[in-house]
Amino acid sequence: MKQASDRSKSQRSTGRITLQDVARTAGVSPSTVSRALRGERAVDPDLVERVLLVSDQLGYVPDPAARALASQRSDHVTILIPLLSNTLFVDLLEAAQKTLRTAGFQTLMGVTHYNPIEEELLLREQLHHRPAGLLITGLDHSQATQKLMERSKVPCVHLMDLPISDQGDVAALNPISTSTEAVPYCVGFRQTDAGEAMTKYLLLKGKTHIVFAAAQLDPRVMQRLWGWRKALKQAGVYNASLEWLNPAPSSLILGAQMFEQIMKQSPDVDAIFFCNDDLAQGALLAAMRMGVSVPSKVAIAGFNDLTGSDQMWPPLTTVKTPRAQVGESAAQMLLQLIRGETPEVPQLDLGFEIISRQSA
Amino acid sequence: MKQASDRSKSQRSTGRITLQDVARTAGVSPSTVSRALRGERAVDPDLVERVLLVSDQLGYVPDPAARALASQRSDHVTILIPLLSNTLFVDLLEAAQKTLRTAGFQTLMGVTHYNPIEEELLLREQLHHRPAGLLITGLDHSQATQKLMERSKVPCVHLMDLPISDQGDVAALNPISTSTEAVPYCVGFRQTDAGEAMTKYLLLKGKTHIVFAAAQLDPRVMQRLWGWRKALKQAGVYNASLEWLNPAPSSLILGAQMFEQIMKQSPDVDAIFFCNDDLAQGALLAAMRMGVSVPSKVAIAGFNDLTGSDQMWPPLTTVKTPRAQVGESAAQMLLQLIRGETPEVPQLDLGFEIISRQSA
DNA sequence: AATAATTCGGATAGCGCTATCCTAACGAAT
DNA sequence: ATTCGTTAGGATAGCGCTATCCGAATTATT
Repeated sequence: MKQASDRSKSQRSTGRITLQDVARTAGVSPSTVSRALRGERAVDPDLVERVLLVSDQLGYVPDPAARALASQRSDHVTILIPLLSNTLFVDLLEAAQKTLRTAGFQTLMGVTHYNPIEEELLLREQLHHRPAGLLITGLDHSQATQKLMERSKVPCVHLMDLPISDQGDVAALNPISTSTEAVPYCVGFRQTDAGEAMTKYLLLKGKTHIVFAAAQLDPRVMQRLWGWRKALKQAGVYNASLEWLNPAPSSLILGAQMFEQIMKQSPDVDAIFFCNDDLAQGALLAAMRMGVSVPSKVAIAGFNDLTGSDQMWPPLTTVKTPRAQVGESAAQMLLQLIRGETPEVPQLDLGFEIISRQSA
Repeated sequence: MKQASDRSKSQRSTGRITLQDVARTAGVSPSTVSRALRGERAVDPDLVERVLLVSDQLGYVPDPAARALASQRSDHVTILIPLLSNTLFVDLLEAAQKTLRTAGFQTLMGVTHYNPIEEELLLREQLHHRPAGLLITGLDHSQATQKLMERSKVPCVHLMDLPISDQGDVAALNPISTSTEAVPYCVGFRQTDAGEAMTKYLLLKGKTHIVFAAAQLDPRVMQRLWGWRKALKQAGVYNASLEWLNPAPSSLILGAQMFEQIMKQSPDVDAIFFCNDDLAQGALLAAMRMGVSVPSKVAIAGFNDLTGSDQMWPPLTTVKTPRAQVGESAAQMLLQLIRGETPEVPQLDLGFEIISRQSA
């Protein structure tokens, strides 16, 4: 009799070991187990220890679904990146995921393909899952996307970009309208400054006909373009025909093609600054095939310091960007926001570094 | 009065629009809404339409957590891959994710770093979330991992590998003990055959001193090694000193280093078959720096046909592997298993292709 | 000493959905 | 006409947890 009723009470239809089971065998209430396991409120240390011991013995594992339903929040963090074919974003993803996993969060990845519609769709889908937080690439989002983010109240950190700081010449060049609402949290570096710095480096090397060759033309690429323009104008050698902008996705092949075209149409060019290393690598390989000597005939510079850039011949001069650190720091900042804390630095600038190699 | 009671009934503390709300305004029971929305059982088409209309008007979105709790299954699929730094796995991931998303599933990624302990840990973590399915790279897993998979009863498809087919010489060489239990579901190609095919291709080109240069040494690399051995032995030119095996992770730099060492220690080698394209690419770049002419002095072949292999100079001869198709087909097979169907081909061989370029 | 304030454990009502059981209605079969 | 099976909708009990409210015990305050 007694046994039967005991069994019926302890035996869930699913056979899962529940918090109730732990509570019963530990001789405490479910509330206490819940609190002990989560470190919530104050619980007698002895009780905590007992609960921990029992739940370990029983092999208890909290059910995320039940927890999410009861608490109205999940242990999911969504990360939205443009592409998986650019190792830049893979590095970002991996670093963020590692940090988040350590903190007990699940990372859900969405790939937007630089498409605002896809971005909005992915965000909408993800918000239905009530993510605990959101990591999103860039500061440029459609009105609808921004509204979704704001209304959802989900903590959000933007990656790889920072709001324009000075309202001067650069802002005038900037057609992007960042949210006029609250200052967004973001971790990245000043793309414009990086573009400017590399251009100045090339100018310092005595180059005067410096092409800016870009693909994809996403907002961060455009910022590098403005930096390049700024440096050239300052040096008095700006010329609109030096801009080679191609909206196609960045790739080795495209870099090779662009290099060929540039050399054909503008033989007097003495340096090419590619907006991404894969383009620059493609150009280096094309130069080799074509017998164009780098850097004596034309210098080549890239951006991001991707895998292989140091292995090229000649090794590629480029801008090293802190993508892994961006992923980690952004995740860390997001964790703070999730915990309800306020990050001391809402806009974290991790800087960049000019890597001087033989190609320029 | 009536209003007040109505409001209290319709107003959940969370403010969320629930299935109940839809049921009430559509004038049907919650059961009917649930069934109509999921296409479960037979429901009057008119009612289905009404429910769909109402839920659309109210902007109803099912709560995944509640659904998971009630139904004891989630819309998560876990995919476990060794690395994110090898584009091979990124391609796999992207293809699988795309297919799964289309079917309404969330993809959760885990990176094992080729570490059985990490793999087991990740699997354990993921199983707590009651995933609807599991995609896992390779057929080689620790005892504990296999037990976990079996006991969890979660549908599982293995990627990039197939069980050894013939019990002859290859099986004798094979130290891996694949599960003796039920035949696993898997999508991939015969790594051994691919290794053999490329070796035979090199033999056909008149090469006699063919090195097999490998890194990482994961099970699939080892299978390629067996294929290479088989071909060389058959041709009577096998020599253990032609095996260059390095357990370090595969990379461009390592490929360059291995190439230098091989050329220094064995100047009579006339071909090198690298187990992965990144090694081969690194070797090509090293050859260029060293002034070693490829393929006249030494032929170079790779594996996987990764990005850039066609852009190298000389372009890299390699084995093209159907990784995107593997990802997609595996996801499709998993979806079948999740639906309770039985795939007609439990082991799907998607083949491979020798890509003949100038490097060999 | 009496009262107020605080601390910490327990009881319990949901969170939003699905699965199960039940019932009414209808047609087919005897 | 009676019985039986079948179909399609409704009622409701959980799924496993957290949040909230309560109350007893302890400590602080006057």
